[in-house]
Amino acid sequence: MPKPKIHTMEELSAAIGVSRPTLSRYFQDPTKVSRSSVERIRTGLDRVDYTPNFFATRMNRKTTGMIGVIIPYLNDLFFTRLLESIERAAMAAGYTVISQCSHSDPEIEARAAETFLSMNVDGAIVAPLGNHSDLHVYERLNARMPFVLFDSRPKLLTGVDFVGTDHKQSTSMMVDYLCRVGSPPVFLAMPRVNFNAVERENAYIARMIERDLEPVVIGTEMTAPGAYFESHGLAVMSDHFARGALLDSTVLCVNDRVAIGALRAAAQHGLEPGALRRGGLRIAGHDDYPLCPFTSPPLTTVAQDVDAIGQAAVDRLQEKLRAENQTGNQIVKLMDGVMKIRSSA
Amino acid sequence: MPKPKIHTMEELSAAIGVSRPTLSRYFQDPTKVSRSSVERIRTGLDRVDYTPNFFATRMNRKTTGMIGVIIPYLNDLFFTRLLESIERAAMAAGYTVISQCSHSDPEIEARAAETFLSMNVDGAIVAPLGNHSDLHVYERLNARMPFVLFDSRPKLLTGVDFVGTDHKQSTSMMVDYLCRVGSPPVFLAMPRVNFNAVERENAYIARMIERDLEPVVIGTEMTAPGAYFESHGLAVMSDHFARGALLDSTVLCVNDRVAIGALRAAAQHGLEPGALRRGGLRIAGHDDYPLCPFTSPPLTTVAQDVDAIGQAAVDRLQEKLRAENQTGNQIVKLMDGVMKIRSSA
DNA sequence: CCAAGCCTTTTACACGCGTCAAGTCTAGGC
DNA sequence: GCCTAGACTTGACGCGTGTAAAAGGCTTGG
Repeated sequence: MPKPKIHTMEELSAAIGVSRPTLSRYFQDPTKVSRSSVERIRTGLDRVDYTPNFFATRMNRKTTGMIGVIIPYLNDLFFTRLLESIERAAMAAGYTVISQCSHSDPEIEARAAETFLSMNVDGAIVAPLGNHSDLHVYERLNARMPFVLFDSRPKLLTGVDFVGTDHKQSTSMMVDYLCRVGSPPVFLAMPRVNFNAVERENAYIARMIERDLEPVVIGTEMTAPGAYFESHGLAVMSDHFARGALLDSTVLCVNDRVAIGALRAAAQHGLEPGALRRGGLRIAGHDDYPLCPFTSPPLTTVAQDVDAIGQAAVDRLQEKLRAENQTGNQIVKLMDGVMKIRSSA
Repeated sequence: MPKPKIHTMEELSAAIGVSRPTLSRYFQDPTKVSRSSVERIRTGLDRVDYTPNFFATRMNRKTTGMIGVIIPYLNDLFFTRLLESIERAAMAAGYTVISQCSHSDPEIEARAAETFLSMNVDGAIVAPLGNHSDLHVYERLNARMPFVLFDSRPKLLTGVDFVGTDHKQSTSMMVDYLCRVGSPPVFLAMPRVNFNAVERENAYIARMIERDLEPVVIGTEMTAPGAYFESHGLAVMSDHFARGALLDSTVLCVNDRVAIGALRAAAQHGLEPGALRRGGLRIAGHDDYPLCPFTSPPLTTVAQDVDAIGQAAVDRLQEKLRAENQTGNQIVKLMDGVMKIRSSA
């Protein structure tokens, strides 16, 4: 009952009576082979068990049809959403995506990059680790293949394409909203190892100054080695609440995960963010983490356009693939955030 | 300044004056080459930019050093934690892992399996999709290479190795705990498309009967097409609470994501699960989703031993790789769950 | 100085398929 | 019936590396 296994195209050609080069052309593009041959090959393939060798097929082609993606964490729904959107866009464009996670480790990130190089992927899309990233790795990839950074970008890196969110816009929008509806926000930040976190912090400060308000930033110190974002938010806010500080303030968190920790701290201290319409404690986040609608209270935040970012990254890669030799200028594409007003602020 | 690029081993051997076969052996295992040659190759490699071709190196080896992993969702922290633990275990064992996500689509899952076959991966570890999975895909992989299912297993599939949690144990333990500390639990289930969900539901029913209690299962009907787990939990419990039902009951949820939805429903109705020590509404979950400590109130749940599962899956794969020809018996490895008592129940 | 032994190099073939050039076959038009 | 174009086949080479066999160089011991 099991179909006979065939290992090489040579055997296949003997088995179904079509020449090997014709088979080769068929597998690459069936339309390049005559109708009658297509039929014969189709029915032949139904009768046997053959899978073209992945390595042999890619070795001699100029294009491998693969793109490599690196994300820094796997335990963060925001990055997995980004990865998902990239995978969808790439799949739709006919690519095979090889995804790797750097697990917060520059060495693993570098290894993943080397893997991409040795596999001759057609292009790479990577989200940097943060301050610990080895910029040399990005430069190396950028020099060798179409390359796009997404999500965040190292300050010191120049000439590399980038797709992400306009944090100046998104953060300003949130600051404006919070000021309009209540007291000016304090900014609950993070240790400055994350580029986006710094960008948002700076955007907050700039916007506050523009509005003639005094920016207040808390939580930049490390609360615990390797602490999750949530525990950082929880630790910082618990600390303040316990001292009777910020009890009726507006807290803009650097991201939703930190905000979830802040919400927990509030609940622990019997506070209900957003309960009073225009006063009392309010907490807001950034990113629109998938769980935001289900927190207590649901978290007001600003959504990043994840799908647009993924699509744009893949689009840009294809653009560079087609242009190949032309030294196109660096392109930086920033998407606008969108307010998601729920009840926490 | 940039090092000269070298594309083939041939060029490399000419550039540093060592024969190509010696280089080949060096890259596979430096100890198989004499001290002096190692030195020469090392210093030579420092002066040039060479990366062995991934495809060419794998084509002729009996073993590719790669293992394939498939998970059904990327937007679920539980699966990403499992993937992470598998990646760590595999990396430690010297493998390159190729991970694919089936995005809830049997076709994508099948395509990923074909990719693994064409890449001659040394083994595959996959978490099934659920009722929609094409069992034929698993049988095909199982026949061709060391293969292990993890997380959940199709009822109808036999003879395939499995590593996961003992849901009978974990669910019974939770039922016992809930009964000991308060009223017997109702079970908030899911549409029966997920094997683990069904296993837990059955384990709940069995345990309740063993205790001479009447099992009550709710939420098996689909609440909305493609609804997230959280919205399912929210919809089902909101519905009950709005009717004044289950207001002071104990609710054991099929998993934490559903429980998070249930918590939200409770909050919407002004209910505070676990507030009364031995009475009133209580909500518990399953899995120990990473956010459980940060929900309001923190969710009582039973943790799966994610690290042990990942390690066991990789171990089993290596075992089968070594045994190769021996037709080892099927192995099913079930890990115990661990109670995580927080304040929601 | 010669023989034994390890390490290396040389030489050769293999892997599975892409690709090209030249030859063969078929169908269509005259 | 012949001619031409198109589709196919045959044959050959190449990709970058693994791998095995044979031959060469070096050290070591006598």
